[in-house]
Amino acid sequence: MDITSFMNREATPDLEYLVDPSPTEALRLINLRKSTHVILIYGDMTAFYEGRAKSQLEDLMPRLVISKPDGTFMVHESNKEKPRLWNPPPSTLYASINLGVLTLRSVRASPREVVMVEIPVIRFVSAVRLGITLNYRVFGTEEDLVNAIVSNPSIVEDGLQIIAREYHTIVGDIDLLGKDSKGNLVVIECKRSQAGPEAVNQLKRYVEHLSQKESKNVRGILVAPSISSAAYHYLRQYGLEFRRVEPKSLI
Amino acid sequence: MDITSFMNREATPDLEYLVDPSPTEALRLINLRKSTHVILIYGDMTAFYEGRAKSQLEDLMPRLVISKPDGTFMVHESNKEKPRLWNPPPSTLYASINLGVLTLRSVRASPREVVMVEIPVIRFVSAVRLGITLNYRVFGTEEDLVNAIVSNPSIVEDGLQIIAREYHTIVGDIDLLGKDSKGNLVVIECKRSQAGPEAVNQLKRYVEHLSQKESKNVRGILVAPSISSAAYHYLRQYGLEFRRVEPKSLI
DNA sequence: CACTTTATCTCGTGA
DNA sequence: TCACGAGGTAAAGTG
Repeated sequence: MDITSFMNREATPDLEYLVDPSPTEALRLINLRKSTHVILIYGDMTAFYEGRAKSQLEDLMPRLVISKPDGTFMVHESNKEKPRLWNPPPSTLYASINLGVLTLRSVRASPREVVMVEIPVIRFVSAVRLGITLNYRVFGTEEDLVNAIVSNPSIVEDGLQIIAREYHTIVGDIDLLGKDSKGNLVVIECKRSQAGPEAVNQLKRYVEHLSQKESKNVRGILVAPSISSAAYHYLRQYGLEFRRVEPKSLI
Repeated sequence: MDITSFMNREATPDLEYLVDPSPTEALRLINLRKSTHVILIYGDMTAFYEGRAKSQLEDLMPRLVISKPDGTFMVHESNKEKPRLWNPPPSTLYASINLGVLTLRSVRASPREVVMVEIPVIRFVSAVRLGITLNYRVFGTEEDLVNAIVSNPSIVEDGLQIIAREYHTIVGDIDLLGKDSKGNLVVIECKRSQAGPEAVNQLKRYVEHLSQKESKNVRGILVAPSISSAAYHYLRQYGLEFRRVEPKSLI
């Protein structure tokens, strides 16, 4: 086996790796770098999870472990975007050697959850330093849609005036509250992608609450790029309205 | 740079890697193995996504690319469980060299989405063969809870009879439909973790729909390990009921 | 395909 | 900390 790193005395290296290391060598690199680097481990392993639910990967099989300095811990297999087992951040990684086998224990405090991995065959271990993008931004979110309507309410309807945004009620927060040209209160619920029954239900809940509280008629408008046909029936049954808006057209 | 693999003529190797490769060398390994192996790429890169939404990682920074044979494509940073950018399977990976820079393009067909990554500094590339667990099972899911109630309805209430499971309605699918000892229809909605207002709303929707359709009184019971106080108020306000059940106690 | 719901959802935000 | 809702949700199941 061959240890390779690009060390100078000044700085910790960005990249270190071990090929077919002994458990001891692997353990040393993991413990040395787990709090600053992303650790990658490739080998034959079994794994086990217990916490909010419970699951077991008892077949010894080549898998990939990824540990991040924030406590993210993942066991990936050959398919799927999601790891097969994981602990979300913040969790704590404990590495040890049990009966000669490299053993990883990721512990999440609350809720208490544990992922345990045993790696009898270690093919590869690496520690790499990764960056974090600041001011990360996604365009075309629901918030962008709400903003666009605030700055131009006629997207929804001519004569509409926006009264409030994120209007808090006992039954939830209303995306936008407005008044139409005839003076009716209008509840607006926005969705960035196709609306389903839950979205209609949400709108209905707000409208019912407000019309009861204000004891007058309240309109409800669902704003989304599309709506499922069942949801549309449901919406019309309760006298609610749908307004088609593409969030991407507003970017 | 140093190419290392454990090749014999018989079989493709489970592990290959390149340290500080040229773009050409990296490209070769990627194209050779992308359909069978998980590809790991560590280097300084920028990335870009456009599809359902849009986002850009324009700062050149060390990141980790993971590509799986099923088309999963992820760009990971130093924190978070979720990749910063990704394409879910099935997507297609195209690798090329543009103006001397290794460029990856992951394309998802429907909805049309593209992730593009440019890697001017390639520190490390690896291809590893991973397994897939068959008969994978999680214990303590909502389905387990529903099953437990089907085989022993008294968990919810003495004298309860289960009539149907996954009962389809226009407003959605009802987890369990039952009849109580007095002959009333009972809608049961199960949650494996704490119930919030949305769960109550869901139950209310089913109960309203059924009581309208059957034109008689219908009870609604929310079964969950706990319920938020706001949700409980809301539940009681509509005459619905809550039954505390720990899904883990049923494993 | 489209539709619906679950999830060890994760993640951000605001009380 | 907890509660709540969005998410490029992903993944699974059904018609």
